[in-house]
Amino acid sequence: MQGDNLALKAKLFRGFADPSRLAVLEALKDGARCVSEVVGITGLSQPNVSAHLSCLEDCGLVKKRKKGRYVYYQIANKKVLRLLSQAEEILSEVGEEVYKCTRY
Amino acid sequence: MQGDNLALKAKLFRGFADPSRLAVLEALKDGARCVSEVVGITGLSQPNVSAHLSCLEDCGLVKKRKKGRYVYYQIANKKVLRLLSQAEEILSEVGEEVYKCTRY
DNA sequence: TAAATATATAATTGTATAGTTATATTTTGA
DNA sequence: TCAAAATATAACTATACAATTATATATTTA
Repeated sequence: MQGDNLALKAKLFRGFADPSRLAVLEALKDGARCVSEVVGITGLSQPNVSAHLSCLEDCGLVKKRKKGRYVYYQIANKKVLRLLSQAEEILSEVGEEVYKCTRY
Repeated sequence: MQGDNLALKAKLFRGFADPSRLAVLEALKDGARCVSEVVGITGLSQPNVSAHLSCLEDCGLVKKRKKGRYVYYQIANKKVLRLLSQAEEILSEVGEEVYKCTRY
Protein backbone atom coordinates (compact mmCIF):
# COMPACT_ATOMS: atom_id res chain seq x y z
CA MET A 1 0.00 0.00 0.00
CA GLN A 2 2.79 2.43 -0.82
CA GLY A 3 0.88 3.68 -3.81
CA ASP A 4 -0.04 7.22 -3.13
CA ASN A 5 1.54 9.31 -5.79
CA LEU A 6 -1.67 10.71 -7.14
CA ALA A 7 -0.10 12.92 -9.76
CA LEU A 8 1.68 9.92 -11.19
CA LYS A 9 -1.42 7.78 -11.16
CA ALA A 10 -3.41 10.52 -12.83
CA LYS A 11 -0.73 10.81 -15.46
CA LEU A 12 -0.96 7.10 -16.13
CA PHE A 13 -4.72 7.30 -16.51
CA ARG A 14 -4.35 10.22 -18.88
CA GLY A 15 -2.54 7.82 -21.14
CA PHE A 16 -5.78 5.91 -21.49
CA ALA A 17 -8.08 8.91 -21.42
CA ASP A 18 -8.12 9.62 -25.10
CA PRO A 19 -10.12 7.79 -27.79
CA SER A 20 -7.32 7.90 -30.32
CA ARG A 21 -4.80 6.45 -27.92
CA LEU A 22 -7.26 3.74 -26.99
CA ALA A 23 -7.75 3.01 -30.67
CA VAL A 24 -4.01 2.70 -31.08
CA LEU A 25 -3.75 0.36 -28.10
CA GLU A 26 -6.62 -1.70 -29.41
CA ALA A 27 -4.93 -1.95 -32.78
CA LEU A 28 -2.05 -3.61 -30.95
CA LYS A 29 -4.14 -5.97 -28.87
CA ASP A 30 -3.31 -9.05 -30.98
CA GLY A 31 0.39 -8.38 -31.32
CA ALA A 32 2.98 -6.13 -32.88
CA ARG A 33 2.03 -3.76 -35.69
CA CYS A 34 4.03 -1.17 -37.56
CA VAL A 35 2.95 2.44 -37.62
CA SER A 36 1.36 2.31 -41.04
CA GLU A 37 -0.67 -0.73 -40.06
CA VAL A 38 -1.97 1.12 -37.05
CA VAL A 39 -2.79 4.04 -39.30
CA GLY A 40 -4.73 1.67 -41.54
CA ILE A 41 -6.59 0.01 -38.70
CA THR A 42 -7.51 3.16 -36.84
CA GLY A 43 -8.04 5.58 -39.68
CA LEU A 44 -6.06 8.21 -37.81
CA SER A 45 -3.49 10.37 -39.54
CA GLN A 46 0.11 9.19 -39.64
CA PRO A 47 1.58 12.05 -37.58
CA ASN A 48 -1.18 11.62 -35.06
CA VAL A 49 -0.52 7.91 -34.68
CA SER A 50 3.22 8.49 -34.48
CA ALA A 51 2.78 11.06 -31.74
CA HIS A 52 0.50 8.82 -29.73
CA LEU A 53 2.81 5.85 -30.09
CA SER A 54 5.83 7.89 -29.04
CA CYS A 55 3.88 9.10 -26.08
CA LEU A 56 2.77 5.61 -25.10
CA GLU A 57 6.29 4.33 -25.53
CA ASP A 58 7.70 7.12 -23.41
CA CYS A 59 5.43 5.95 -20.63
CA GLY A 60 6.39 2.32 -21.04
CA LEU A 61 2.92 1.24 -22.12
CA VAL A 62 4.12 0.01 -25.50
CA LYS A 63 7.51 -1.19 -26.73
CA LYS A 64 9.05 -0.60 -30.11
CA ARG A 65 11.33 -2.64 -32.31
CA LYS A 66 12.81 -1.30 -35.48
CA LYS A 67 12.98 -3.50 -38.55
CA GLY A 68 14.35 -1.77 -41.60
CA ARG A 69 12.29 1.27 -42.25
CA TYR A 70 9.40 -0.15 -40.30
CA VAL A 71 8.91 0.34 -36.60
CA TYR A 72 6.87 -2.30 -34.86
CA TYR A 73 5.05 -1.45 -31.70
CA GLN A 74 3.44 -3.79 -29.23
CA ILE A 75 1.72 -3.62 -25.87
CA ALA A 76 4.47 -3.62 -23.25
CA ASN A 77 2.68 -5.63 -20.64
CA LYS A 78 -0.35 -7.80 -20.12
CA LYS A 79 -1.34 -5.63 -17.20
CA VAL A 80 -2.13 -2.91 -19.68
CA LEU A 81 -4.67 -5.13 -21.41
CA ARG A 82 -6.03 -6.14 -18.05
CA LEU A 83 -6.61 -2.52 -17.14
CA LEU A 84 -8.49 -2.03 -20.37
CA SER A 85 -10.79 -4.97 -19.77
CA GLN A 86 -11.30 -3.85 -16.19
CA ALA A 87 -12.53 -0.57 -17.60
CA GLU A 88 -14.94 -2.45 -19.82
CA GLU A 89 -16.31 -4.25 -16.79
CA ILE A 90 -16.98 -0.97 -15.09
CA LEU A 91 -18.64 0.36 -18.21
CA SER A 92 -20.95 -2.62 -18.33
CA GLU A 93 -22.38 -1.25 -15.10
CA VAL A 94 -22.08 2.50 -15.39
CA GLY A 95 -21.75 2.95 -19.13
CA GLU A 96 -25.13 4.58 -19.37
CA GLU A 97 -24.30 7.18 -16.75
CA VAL A 98 -20.89 7.89 -18.16
CA TYR A 99 -22.48 8.37 -21.53
CA LYS A 100 -24.99 10.85 -20.22
CA CYS A 101 -22.51 12.75 -18.07
CA THR A 102 -21.74 16.13 -19.56
CA ARG A 103 -19.16 17.32 -17.08
CA TYR A 104 -15.96 15.94 -18.40
CA MET B 1 -16.21 -8.68 -26.47
CA GLN B 2 -18.81 -6.06 -27.38
CA GLY B 3 -16.73 -3.38 -25.75
CA ASP B 4 -15.57 -1.08 -28.43
CA ASN B 5 -16.98 2.28 -27.67
CA LEU B 6 -13.68 4.04 -27.42
CA ALA B 7 -15.06 7.48 -26.75
CA LEU B 8 -16.98 6.12 -23.81
CA LYS B 9 -14.01 4.25 -22.46
CA ALA B 10 -11.83 7.33 -22.80
CA LYS B 11 -14.45 9.33 -20.96
CA LEU B 12 -14.41 6.83 -18.13
CA PHE B 13 -10.64 7.00 -17.89
CA ARG B 14 -10.80 10.78 -17.83
CA GLY B 15 -12.70 10.39 -14.60
CA PHE B 16 -9.55 8.93 -13.09
CA ALA B 17 -7.12 11.12 -14.95
CA ASP B 18 -6.95 13.96 -12.49
CA PRO B 19 -5.00 14.07 -9.21
CA SER B 20 -7.74 15.87 -7.35
CA ARG B 21 -10.39 13.39 -8.40
CA LEU B 22 -8.09 10.55 -7.39
CA ALA B 23 -7.57 12.22 -4.04
CA VAL B 24 -11.32 12.44 -3.60
CA LEU B 25 -11.77 8.79 -4.50
CA GLU B 26 -8.98 7.81 -2.15
CA ALA B 27 -10.62 9.79 0.65
CA LEU B 28 -13.61 7.50 0.16
CA LYS B 29 -11.71 4.24 0.04
CA ASP B 30 -12.65 3.18 3.58
CA GLY B 31 -16.30 4.12 3.36
CA ALA B 32 -18.72 7.01 3.16
CA ARG B 33 -17.61 10.55 3.91
CA CYS B 34 -19.43 13.83 3.75
CA VAL B 35 -18.16 16.66 1.59
CA SER B 36 -16.51 18.60 4.38
CA GLU B 37 -14.66 15.49 5.52
CA VAL B 38 -13.33 15.01 2.03
CA VAL B 39 -12.32 18.65 2.01
CA GLY B 40 -10.46 18.08 5.28
CA ILE B 41 -8.74 14.93 4.10
CA THR B 42 -7.70 16.19 0.70
CA GLY B 43 -6.98 19.83 1.45
CA LEU B 44 -8.85 20.83 -1.68
CA SER B 45 -11.28 23.74 -1.71
CA GLN B 46 -14.93 23.06 -0.98
CA PRO B 47 -16.28 24.10 -4.38
CA ASN B 48 -13.59 22.07 -6.02
CA VAL B 49 -14.46 18.95 -4.04
CA SER B 50 -18.16 19.49 -4.64
CA ALA B 51 -17.64 19.78 -8.35
CA HIS B 52 -15.52 16.65 -8.51
CA LEU B 53 -17.97 14.67 -6.44
CA SER B 54 -20.90 15.77 -8.58
CA CYS B 55 -18.95 14.80 -11.60
CA LEU B 56 -18.05 11.39 -10.20
CA GLU B 57 -21.63 10.84 -9.15
CA ASP B 58 -22.92 11.81 -12.56
CA CYS B 59 -20.77 9.05 -13.98
CA GLY B 60 -21.90 6.50 -11.43
CA LEU B 61 -18.48 6.13 -9.86
CA VAL B 62 -19.68 7.32 -6.47
CA LYS B 63 -23.09 7.32 -4.84
CA LYS B 64 -24.56 9.96 -2.55
CA ARG B 65 -26.90 9.81 0.40
CA LYS B 66 -28.23 12.91 2.04
CA LYS B 67 -28.47 13.10 5.81
CA GLY B 68 -29.70 16.42 7.10
CA ARG B 69 -27.48 19.09 5.75
CA TYR B 70 -24.69 16.63 5.14
CA VAL B 71 -24.24 14.69 1.97
CA TYR B 72 -22.37 11.42 2.27
CA TYR B 73 -20.57 10.05 -0.71
CA GLN B 74 -19.14 6.60 -1.19
CA ILE B 75 -17.47 4.56 -3.88
CA ALA B 76 -20.25 3.10 -6.00
CA ASN B 77 -18.63 -0.19 -6.79
CA LYS B 78 -15.73 -2.40 -5.82
CA LYS B 79 -14.69 -2.52 -9.44
CA VAL B 80 -13.71 1.09 -9.15
CA LEU B 81 -11.26 0.28 -6.37
CA ARG B 82 -10.02 -2.67 -8.37
CA LEU B 83 -9.26 -0.41 -11.31
CA LEU B 84 -7.29 1.87 -9.03
CA SER B 85 -5.18 -0.95 -7.66
CA GLN B 86 -4.67 -2.31 -11.13
CA ALA B 87 -3.25 1.08 -12.02
CA GLU B 88 -0.89 0.84 -9.07
CA GLU B 89 0.31 -2.51 -10.32
CA ILE B 90 1.13 -1.02 -13.67
CA LEU B 91 2.91 1.86 -12.02
CA SER B 92 5.07 -0.52 -10.03
CA GLU B 93 6.52 -1.52 -13.39
CA VAL B 94 6.43 1.62 -15.48
CA GLY B 95 6.18 4.30 -12.83
CA GLU B 96 9.64 5.54 -13.58
CA GLU B 97 8.91 6.00 -17.26
CA VAL B 98 5.57 7.62 -16.66
CA TYR B 99 7.24 10.00 -14.26
CA LYS B 100 9.85 11.02 -16.76
CA CYS B 101 7.45 11.31 -19.67
CA THR B 102 6.86 14.93 -20.59
CA ARG B 103 4.30 14.44 -23.30
CA TYR B 104 1.03 14.36 -21.51
C1' DT C 1 22.27 7.78 -56.63
C1' DA C 2 17.52 9.20 -57.07
C1' DA C 3 12.78 8.30 -56.05
C1' DA C 4 9.68 6.28 -53.06
C1' DT C 5 8.24 4.70 -48.66
C1' DA C 6 7.99 4.78 -43.53
C1' DT C 7 8.30 7.32 -39.53
C1' DA C 8 9.15 11.34 -36.62
C1' DT C 9 9.05 16.12 -35.35
C1' DA C 10 7.76 21.17 -35.26
C1' DA C 11 4.69 24.94 -35.29
C1' DT C 12 0.20 26.33 -34.83
C1' DT C 13 -4.63 26.40 -33.41
C1' DG C 14 -8.72 25.28 -31.08
C1' DT C 15 -11.00 23.23 -27.32
C1' DA C 16 -11.84 21.11 -22.96
C1' DT C 17 -11.54 21.54 -18.27
C1' DA C 18 -9.46 22.41 -13.48
C1' DG C 19 -9.42 25.90 -10.15
C1' DT C 20 -10.81 30.27 -8.01
C1' DT C 21 -14.00 33.66 -6.25
C1' DA C 22 -18.43 34.81 -5.33
C1' DT C 23 -22.95 33.59 -4.39
C1' DA C 24 -27.13 30.66 -3.93
C1' DT C 25 -29.59 26.99 -1.54
C1' DT C 26 -30.70 24.03 2.11
C1' DT C 27 -30.80 22.64 6.83
C1' DT C 28 -30.01 23.01 11.67
C1' DG C 29 -30.17 25.02 16.13
C1' DA C 30 -30.20 29.11 19.29
C1' DT D 1 -37.10 33.31 12.83
C1' DC D 2 -32.32 34.39 12.33
C1' DA D 3 -27.56 33.13 12.12
C1' DA D 4 -24.44 29.67 11.06
C1' DA D 5 -22.98 25.67 8.73
C1' DA D 6 -22.90 22.45 4.69
C1' DT D 7 -23.20 21.96 0.00
C1' DA D 8 -23.91 23.34 -4.76
C1' DT D 9 -23.57 26.31 -8.71
C1' DA D 10 -22.05 30.17 -11.86
C1' DA D 11 -18.80 33.02 -14.16
C1' DC D 12 -14.35 33.51 -15.32
C1' DT D 13 -9.42 32.49 -16.34
C1' DA D 14 -5.56 29.90 -17.42
C1' DT D 15 -3.56 25.89 -19.05
C1' DA D 16 -2.95 21.44 -21.14
C1' DC D 17 -3.18 18.93 -25.10
C1' DA D 18 -5.16 16.74 -29.46
C1' DA D 19 -5.12 17.40 -34.30
C1' DT D 20 -3.52 19.38 -38.59
C1' DT D 21 -0.18 20.91 -41.93
C1' DA D 22 4.27 21.02 -43.30
C1' DT D 23 8.69 19.24 -43.18
C1' DA D 24 12.68 16.45 -41.68
C1' DT D 25 14.96 12.00 -41.25
C1' DA D 26 15.87 7.47 -42.23
C1' DT D 27 15.72 3.28 -45.24
C1' DT D 28 14.86 0.64 -49.26
C1' DT D 29 14.87 -0.37 -54.12
C1' DA D 30 14.96 0.77 -59.01
